[in-house]
Amino acid sequence: MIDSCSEQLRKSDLRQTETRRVLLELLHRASGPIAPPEIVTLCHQAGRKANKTTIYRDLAAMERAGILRKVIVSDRKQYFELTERGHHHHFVCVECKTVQDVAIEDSGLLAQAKRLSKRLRFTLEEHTVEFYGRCVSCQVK
Amino acid sequence: MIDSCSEQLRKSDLRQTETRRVLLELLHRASGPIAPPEIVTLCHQAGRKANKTTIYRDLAAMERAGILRKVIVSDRKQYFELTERGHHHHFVCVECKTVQDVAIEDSGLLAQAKRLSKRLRFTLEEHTVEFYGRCVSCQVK
DNA sequence: GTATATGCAAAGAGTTTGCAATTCG
DNA sequence: CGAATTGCAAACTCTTTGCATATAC
Repeated sequence: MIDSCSEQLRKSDLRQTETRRVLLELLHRASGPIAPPEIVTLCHQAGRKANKTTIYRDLAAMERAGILRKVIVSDRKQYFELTERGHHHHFVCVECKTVQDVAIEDSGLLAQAKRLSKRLRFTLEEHTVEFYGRCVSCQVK
Repeated sequence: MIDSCSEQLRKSDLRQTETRRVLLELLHRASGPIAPPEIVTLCHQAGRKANKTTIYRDLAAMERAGILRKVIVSDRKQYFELTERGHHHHFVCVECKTVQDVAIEDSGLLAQAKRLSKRLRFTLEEHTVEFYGRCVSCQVK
């Protein structure tokens, strides 16, 4: 895990810093994309008291390097996840806003999208599917 | 059109104000959801120099009344559209950020979603599908 | 040693809130 | 008239930028 982190940074000509290692570890542990404010908290909790500016810059740098992907999941926030997790979709809790990865079969969807893109003269680059509801913990309340 | 606006406001116990009429008209004319900053501009261009606070509050009031729907289309902004436009999906230009309504058949998707929600113990309330690409005008550049 | 990374303060966007003044019904 | 609506200023959150200092390689 830590190994692959160092390797990813090295390959991208990014310097090995403690903050970046912590960020990558925490994203590895996550079961879905995480938004910067929470990433900052988690990083601090992990014992790395990096400045939020640094964290934003590190996330941006690793995104540019292709290590991270900025998933723009609804509700007006940006979220980050590891690029190495292939294409998938998300389940978002409308209450606590946590996002969970889910896998669905979407070839039918894509076929339709291709037809649409021709008709509307859009170039089709990517697509997202998001489900909204309440997660277990938020249903209790 | 204007008639239906007044009617919608009346039914919701919302007072008839010039600003609300202008907002509804402009949303009727739109081919996709619009974000508040643009709504403010369009409202002013339509000759109604309402304060942005008022516009935000009017949008929220009409959303509460069920006249509008807040669509949370990616890229960290909220967008508003008329509720009377039924369920549909969106095509988002990654360049200029405009959002266009599209219709796709998504029953297969929903069936999968229901299965997933049982397994993950999420309550399934809604879902979104978004396609990303470049619109005609942005392809030229 | 040098380019890269960092912290801090400050600036920006978008959005929300408090409060006094205004307007709709 | 009374309740709903408005404008303005100020606050708030998230994110970005400038600049001097520190650090990785």
